[in-house]
Amino acid sequence: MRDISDDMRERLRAASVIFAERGFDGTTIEALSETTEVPSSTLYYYFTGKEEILTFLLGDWLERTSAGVENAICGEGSAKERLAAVVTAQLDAMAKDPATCQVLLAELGRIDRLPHVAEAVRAAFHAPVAKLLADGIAYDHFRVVDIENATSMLYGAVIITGLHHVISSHGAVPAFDSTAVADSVMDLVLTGLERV
Amino acid sequence: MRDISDDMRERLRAASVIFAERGFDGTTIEALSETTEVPSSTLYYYFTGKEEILTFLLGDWLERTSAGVENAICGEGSAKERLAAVVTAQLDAMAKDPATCQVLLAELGRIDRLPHVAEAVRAAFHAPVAKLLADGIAYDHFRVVDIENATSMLYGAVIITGLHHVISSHGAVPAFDSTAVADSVMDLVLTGLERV
DNA sequence: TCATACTTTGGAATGAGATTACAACATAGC
DNA sequence: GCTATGTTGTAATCTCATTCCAAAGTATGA
Repeated sequence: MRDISDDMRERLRAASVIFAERGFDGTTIEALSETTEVPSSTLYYYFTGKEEILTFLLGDWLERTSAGVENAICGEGSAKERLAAVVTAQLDAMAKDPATCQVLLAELGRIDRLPHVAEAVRAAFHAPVAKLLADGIAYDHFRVVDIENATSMLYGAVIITGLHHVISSHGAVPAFDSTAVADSVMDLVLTGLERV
Repeated sequence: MRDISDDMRERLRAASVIFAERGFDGTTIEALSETTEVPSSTLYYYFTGKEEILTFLLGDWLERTSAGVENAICGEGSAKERLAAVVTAQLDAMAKDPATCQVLLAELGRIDRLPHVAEAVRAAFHAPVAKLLADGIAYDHFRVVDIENATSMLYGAVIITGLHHVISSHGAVPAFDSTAVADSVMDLVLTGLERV
């Protein structure tokens, strides 16, 4: 993949919407070319193929997401407060770029086969949660739970809830109120369903 | 789609494994034909195409899953106990047929475009959870939470945790101990992270 | 200003694979 | 045996993705 100019990066954003609407293999290079107003020969000049375009879009989004999450994880506050900040940052990234995050989740299987993207997902979604759970347990703010399972659960809860709101929003941007959803998620995660 | 004999149904199961390994569009009809030992012309006699084969496999699995879940939801016990039974049934279905459930989650985007499958997923995974949450709140066994979000969260927690174990198990059947994972999931969902 | 290197783009060629068409053969039930 | 239905091989089509190539454009430094 060659260096992508800012102009090109800008035009390519529209490609996420097409991928989200039609799925990866329902999307032809021709459709991407028309939507982005970049001729298909030019697309092939920059990218080795359709999959690399997808990789670029997801990588770009995940990089921005990671930046927000890093920021949240490094902040002040208890593990609990930082976990809330991380979840908010993740949901905020989803709300702000619903098309790309929808593609990411629609193509989970393919992503497993794209090591660069898989690693970026881990860095933006898994790792921060695992770290904060471990911190919270170590400092006695959280109960002792199975970190492996709890990490998967929290990851799943966040992305599926975000996806639900993305799909319900029919393309609005931002797709939902990330703070409100994050509050709802953290409420259940911290306190649980059961009455005390 | 024509009626599928039991013999054919049996052979087709192997197709899930190929779909899981290679993804939907990485899988050629030829590969399915070799794996299932059903000639490709015969596959086209029964199905309109590759996507209908996928629909059949997922529908078959979801039907079995729904049966188990229905059973759990109708049983004795409080909303809490029945919720645990539902989660166990869902995870058990995943553990017993890891390939099919992996395909389901790998192709989430495509499934959105297959109304029959989307509806079956709702029936097997969403609806039972939503109902039990509502019941539990109505009978004062659960705190009052936003049911829409809580349903998505629990659904996400279950499928992503199940998927994690499926992938970690590298094809073993059953892929994991569904009761143990369900206990872990229910512990967090009921009690939350926070120390009391 | 020119030469060189890189960028952009159109259009034709190639090739893989999905799907269809069709014909031959098998088999079950009547 | 007769007919409808199931089974399968082969050839023909069609839709893309991808590759090739050549003609312009453009920036840049000598």
